[in-house]
Amino acid sequence: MKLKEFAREIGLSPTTVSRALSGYPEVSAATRQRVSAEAVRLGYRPNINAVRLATGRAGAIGLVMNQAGEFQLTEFLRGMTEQLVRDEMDILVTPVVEDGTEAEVNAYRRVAEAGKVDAMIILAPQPNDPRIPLLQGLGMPFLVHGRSEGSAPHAWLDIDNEGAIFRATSHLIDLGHTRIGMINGRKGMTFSLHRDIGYRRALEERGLTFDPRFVAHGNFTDEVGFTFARDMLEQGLRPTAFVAGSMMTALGIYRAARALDLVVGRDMSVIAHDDVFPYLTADNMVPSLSTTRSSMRAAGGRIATLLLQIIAGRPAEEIHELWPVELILRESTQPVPGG
Amino acid sequence: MKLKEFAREIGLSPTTVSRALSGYPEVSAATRQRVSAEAVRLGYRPNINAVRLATGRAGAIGLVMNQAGEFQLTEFLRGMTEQLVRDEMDILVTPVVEDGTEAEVNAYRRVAEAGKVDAMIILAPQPNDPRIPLLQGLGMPFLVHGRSEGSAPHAWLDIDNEGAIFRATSHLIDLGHTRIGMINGRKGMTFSLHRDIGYRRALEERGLTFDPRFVAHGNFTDEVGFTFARDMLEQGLRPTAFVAGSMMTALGIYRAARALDLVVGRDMSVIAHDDVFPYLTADNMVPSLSTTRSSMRAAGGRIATLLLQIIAGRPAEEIHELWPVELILRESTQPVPGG
DNA sequence: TTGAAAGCGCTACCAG
DNA sequence: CTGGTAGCGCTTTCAA
Repeated sequence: MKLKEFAREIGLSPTTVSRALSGYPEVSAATRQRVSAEAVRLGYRPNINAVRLATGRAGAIGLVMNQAGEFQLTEFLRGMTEQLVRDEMDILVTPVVEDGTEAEVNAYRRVAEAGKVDAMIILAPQPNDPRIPLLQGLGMPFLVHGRSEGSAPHAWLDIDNEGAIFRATSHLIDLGHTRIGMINGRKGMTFSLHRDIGYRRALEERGLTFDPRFVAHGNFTDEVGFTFARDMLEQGLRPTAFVAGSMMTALGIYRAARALDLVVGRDMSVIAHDDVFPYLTADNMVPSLSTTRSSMRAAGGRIATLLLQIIAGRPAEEIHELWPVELILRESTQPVPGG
Repeated sequence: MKLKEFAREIGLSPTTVSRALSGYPEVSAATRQRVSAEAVRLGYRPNINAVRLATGRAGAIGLVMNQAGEFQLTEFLRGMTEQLVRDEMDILVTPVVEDGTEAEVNAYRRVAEAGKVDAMIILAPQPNDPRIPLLQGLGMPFLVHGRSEGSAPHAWLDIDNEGAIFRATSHLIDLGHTRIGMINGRKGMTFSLHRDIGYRRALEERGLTFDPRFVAHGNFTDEVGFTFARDMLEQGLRPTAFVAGSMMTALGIYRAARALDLVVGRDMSVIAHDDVFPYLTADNMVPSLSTTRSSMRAAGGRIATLLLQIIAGRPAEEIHELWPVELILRESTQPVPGG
């Protein structure tokens, strides 16, 4: 059913119907009520593409999925969609086809230039991230999940990675640990940098020396956690504790411990960052895993809301949200053995 | 830049430009070449919403995300987007807001009626799945990932769950196991039913009696794996082997074994279904995990391709793909202790 | 408060 | 092989 048809059916003009359905103030409440009811009864729904053409709005937010296909994405998407569904906003997922920064930038460019979206979200930013000037140049609104030092002012939402890892590391030091392994995320990413800073600051404040052999970078996979943890644990003076970048990393570290007949929570401690998943919970691990915790789903939801505000005209430069991170102590962090 | 403007700029009619860019045969090769080159040079791109309105195509495939937000979704999406990006097809993700079958059906209805998509994909079907008559009634093309017994003919792509679990179970029986725990997916889902059938058929063919205490159903989470495995292992005559519905389930089972001081690969065996993830690999588990393996990413890609064909006019009823599942034996399946 | 009609930018029919 | 032009279904002036 089309607008014209529907309008004729209920004895009104297309204009009035359109206004009633879009909630314009100049339509009388009675008319609005009646139109809404009739629309439901007769099953009338505006054609979304016609609306979009007429209004010039795309009605969607763009999300570019990188090659890695990281496991946190489902939770993030879930949070976004929950917010966006009310506003008839879609989320449009595009892949980066080849690997590398350039391919990624091109993917953003394609989406932005095709006019398929009203705003985009930049994931996993780096300092001076090239996607920021790109979208600013194209006049495409966006929000950065994370931060990008050295870039022009822009909207961002980030969690306090530095603070979280600072507290996690300090906690381990409080327990007497002095050799603390750090298995961080991909090198170059802002969140990895911030976590490294938090880690080093904790060491420095307590007079511990930084040992580069105890720091590693890589994807958030159990393999990375396993390999680096094992390598570090096989060194002469091995770490007695680990800070892990993700739940998957922690899984790998637990595995490395078992492979070397070490017991987590007795022979060594582990604390990891947890984005909160329905299918893998820190509480259930054995021993239960101490974590720095922050919900990906919540972040996705809030980002969607902010993006809607930016589209509606809120100045993007004023949007900076830094979310605190919970520190949840469980069984996996214990005093250093014999300490 | 708009079509009219661009056409004037290069001295052609909008008609010819449109045809050249869409690859219509009646345009001379020379003209086509020139138009494409000029479009790049001048940065002309058709407005996607105008194209969609004019053609009546939505240019997107709909995917409804259920409440659970299952972890396999990222891989599936990745596979889909990789295929769709070439054809300028988007994928539109919508959430189910509340829980329950009805809410889910309503989500499908909303997407289909709004005309936002050219086709939809039905995930996690059940027998007589209500989404199938719904979409058929609305004339919305779709493809089922999985199968739905009792429904009218429709397009589907499934993996051979029954065969996979039959072989997995038979393998365990070959190793001498007679008490085999089965921690399956959510009750009522077709894939769970098929796996149950494969499991029971293997037992029957080898003259083993089916014991309902050894079978459990639940979400694909480590918690479900842990809880059910522990419960079964604490029974008097406990299972000596497990068939697990997912990698997360297997994680939970491994954990349950450790909690009870049992060693997987010695005191008990485990085999799980693996959808193949970059971040958690069966090879890396300790002991390495035997699996029935089938790539979610590949399935997503193939489904996208098939959906494109259906949209292009291929009769949906003829599309039935049953994918074989690999059986990969690793260290976690061993002869029954003392067998 | 309601309505008529001119677009929104493109495609595709009908001519040439 | 190329071009003129009438829609696609809605929104939004402008007028009443």
